[in-house]
Amino acid sequence: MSNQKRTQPARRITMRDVARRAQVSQSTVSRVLSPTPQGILIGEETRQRVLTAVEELGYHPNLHAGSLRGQRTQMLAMMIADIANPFYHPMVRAVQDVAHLHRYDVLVANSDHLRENELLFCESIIRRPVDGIIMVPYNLTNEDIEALWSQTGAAIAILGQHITHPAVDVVGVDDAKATHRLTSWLITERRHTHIGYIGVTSRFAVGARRHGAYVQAMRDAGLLVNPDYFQEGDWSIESGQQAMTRLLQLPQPPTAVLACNDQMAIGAILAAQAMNVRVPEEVAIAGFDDIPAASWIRPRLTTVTQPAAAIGRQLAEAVFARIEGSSMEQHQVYEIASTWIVREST
Amino acid sequence: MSNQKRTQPARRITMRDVARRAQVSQSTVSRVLSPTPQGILIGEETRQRVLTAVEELGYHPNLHAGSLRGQRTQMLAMMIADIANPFYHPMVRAVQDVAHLHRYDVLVANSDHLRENELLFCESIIRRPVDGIIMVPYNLTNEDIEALWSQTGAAIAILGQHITHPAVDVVGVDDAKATHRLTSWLITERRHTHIGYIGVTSRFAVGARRHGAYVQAMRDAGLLVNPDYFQEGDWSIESGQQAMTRLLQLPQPPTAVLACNDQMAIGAILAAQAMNVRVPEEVAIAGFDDIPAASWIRPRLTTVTQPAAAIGRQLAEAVFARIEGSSMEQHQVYEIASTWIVREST
DNA sequence: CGAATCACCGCATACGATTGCATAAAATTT
DNA sequence: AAATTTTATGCAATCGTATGCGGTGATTCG
Repeated sequence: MSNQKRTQPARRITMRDVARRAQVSQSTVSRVLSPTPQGILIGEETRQRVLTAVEELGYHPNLHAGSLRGQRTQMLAMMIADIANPFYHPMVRAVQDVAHLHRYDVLVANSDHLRENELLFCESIIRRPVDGIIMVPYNLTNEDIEALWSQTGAAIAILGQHITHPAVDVVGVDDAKATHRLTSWLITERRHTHIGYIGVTSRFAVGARRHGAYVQAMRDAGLLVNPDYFQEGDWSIESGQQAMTRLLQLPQPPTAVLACNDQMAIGAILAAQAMNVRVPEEVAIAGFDDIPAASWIRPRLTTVTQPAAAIGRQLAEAVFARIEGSSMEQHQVYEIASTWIVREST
Repeated sequence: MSNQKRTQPARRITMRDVARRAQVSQSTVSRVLSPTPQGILIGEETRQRVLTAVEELGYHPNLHAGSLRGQRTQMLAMMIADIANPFYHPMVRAVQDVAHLHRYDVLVANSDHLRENELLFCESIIRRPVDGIIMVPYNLTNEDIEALWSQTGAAIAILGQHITHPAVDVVGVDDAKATHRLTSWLITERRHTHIGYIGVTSRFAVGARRHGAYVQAMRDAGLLVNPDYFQEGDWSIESGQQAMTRLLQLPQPPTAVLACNDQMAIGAILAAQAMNVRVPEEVAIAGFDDIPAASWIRPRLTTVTQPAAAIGRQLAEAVFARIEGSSMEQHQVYEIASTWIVREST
C-alpha cells in the first residue's frame, strides 16, 4: 500500500490511453463504451480487450468532453424558490433520486421568488446547457420560457399551471379548488363567518389564484370579504407570525384564518399562542402544503395536502421521457389532485 | 412582437459568429471576453466592436467548452447526507449564495449516510471534474479523499474533523466538548443522575465522538453508564420517537435524555408527550444543531448551537480561496466554537 | 467464380473555447 | 533612416469524445 500523498494531481487517463493499451483506435474504445442503436458493432474479442484495458487503467470518461461534443450532458438543472422551505424537500429529493437512477447529476438553484434570480438561472443554463430543466418559476413568463427553450433545446418540466408552451410539460396542483373547498368547509361545517387570509403578493400567479379561490368561496356563501382580513406575508414563519399578529389586533379579529402555506400557518399558530389566543377554540387556523412539521406541531395543523414527492417524481420522469424519447410529442399537463386533512387546528 | 413559438431550437451562437460580425478572428473575441493577467491586450476600438457584436447577437459563452479546455468549470459539487434534514439548509444556502457571487453553479447530492453513495459521488466527480468540492462525508476515509483529489485536482473543503489531508481544508465544530459540557450541566446544575442518550451508529466518527463525550462526562461525574440508556437512531424524527419510546418503557426510565441531533430530540419530545410523560418535569430533553424548529416546538428545545450558515460560508470561502489562490498553501483547519442554549425542555 | 453484402475497424473531423507562437503594423530607439 | 521594441492581431494546436465515411477481409449469393 503506497498511499503516500502526492502534491500534484495525476494526469487524467483518456480514451487514447485505453486505445493504446488495447491496441485499437480511440474511436473503437468510444464505440465499445457508449454504443448507440444505429451505431457500429464491435467484435466480442476486441470489446473484451478494451474493457480489460479500461479496468486495468481505471479509466473514467470525461463528461465535459461528451457535453461539448453535443450529446448528453448527464445533468439536470433545478430551480426552486428556497431550499430552506420544507415544501420543496420531497420535490428536490425525488428529482435527485430519479436523476440518480439515470446516472444524472442535479444543479440546484434558489430564486428567492425574485424574477432577477430566475432570469439569472436561465442565463446560467444558456451558458451551460443541460439535458433537462425542472423549475418552479414565480415570475417567468411564457416568453422567458420560450427564449430558454429555443436557446438550449433542453427538456423542460415546470410546476405551476400559468405556463403554457408546446415544448414544456407542466405539473399543476388544483390549489384553487382545494382552497375553495377548504374555505367552504370552514364556513358550512365549522360555522365560521369571519375568516381571515394570510397570503402572498398577487404578482405571483399562485398567490392571486389561491386568494381568488378564498374570495370566491366567501362570496359563494354570501359572506362579505373584509379587506382588513387579508394580510400579506412572504411564505416564511416569521411573516406568518407578523400577519397573524396584525389580524388579532383588529377590533374584531377573525375566528378562522387560512394561510396559503404551512410555514405561515405555523407562524400564525405561534403568534396566536404568544397572544394567549387559544387554537382552535378562539381562532381556527389552516394551512397549505402539508409539510412534515404540520403533523407534529401542537395543535396539529389542518392543511391541504400537496404530494410534493409525487410532484417531483412526475417532473423528473417527464423530463427523462423527453430526453430519452426520440420524437417530440405534444406537451403533457399533469393534474395532481389535492385534498385536505383535518387535524386539531380547526 | 413576433413571439411565435418555434418547433426547433435555434442554433447556438458561437464565438465564430461574433468574430465574423466584428471582423476579427475568433481568438480576439476570446481575448476580449476573458482576459488573463499574463494575456495579451486588445485595442480599445476592436474591443468595442467585439462587445457590440456580442450584444447584438446575444452571445453567451459555452461553459462546456471552457471546462473541456481545462480551465475553470465554474461549478462546485456539494455532498450532504440528506437535503430533508434542516441542519443542512443554512449550509447549502450559504454555499449556494457564495457560489452565486462568483457566478458558480452548485451540484448537490445526497449520501443518505451511505458509503456506497459517497463513493458514487466521488466517481461522479471524477467523470465530471469540478473546480471545488464541499462535502460532509460520514464514511469516506483519507484514502478515498486522496484518490478523489489526485484524480481531479479540485479544491476540497470538508465538514468533519476526521479527515486529514494536506490538500483539503477542514471545518470542524467542537461537538465533543459541547456534548461534554451539556451533559455535565445536566448533572451538576439540573441534578440528573439517570441520563439517557439517543445517538447514531459509532461507525460514523461523529457518532462515536459525541457518544464518547457523553460517556466521559458521566464518568467524570462518577456516574455509571447504563448500557440500556443508549438507544440508536438514524437522525430522523421517527427514529427519535422510537428510541425515546424504548427508553421510557425501561423499568427505570432516565430523567434526562440527550439526543445527538435536534430531529431525534424533537422525536423524543413527541414520544414523551404521546406517552403522557411531561417534558421537562418528568424527563428533560436536549438536542444538538439548533435547527429552526428547535426554537418553536413546545417545549422549546435546549440544544447545542451549530452555526450552520457560518460553516457553509467558511467551507465555500475556503474552496474559492484555493480556486483563486495561485499557490497551494498548506491546508487550513477552521475550528468553529459551539455553545448551547437553554430553553424549556430541560 | 465474380460480385454484392456484411461485420468490423481506423481516419479524420467536429464540438467551442483557450493559448503559444508567429507576424504585421506602429511606436520607439539608435 | 535603420534597428529595435511594443502593440495588436491571426493562425493553428489543443482539450477528450462522438461519429460520418471509407476501407478491409470474410461471407453469401446468383
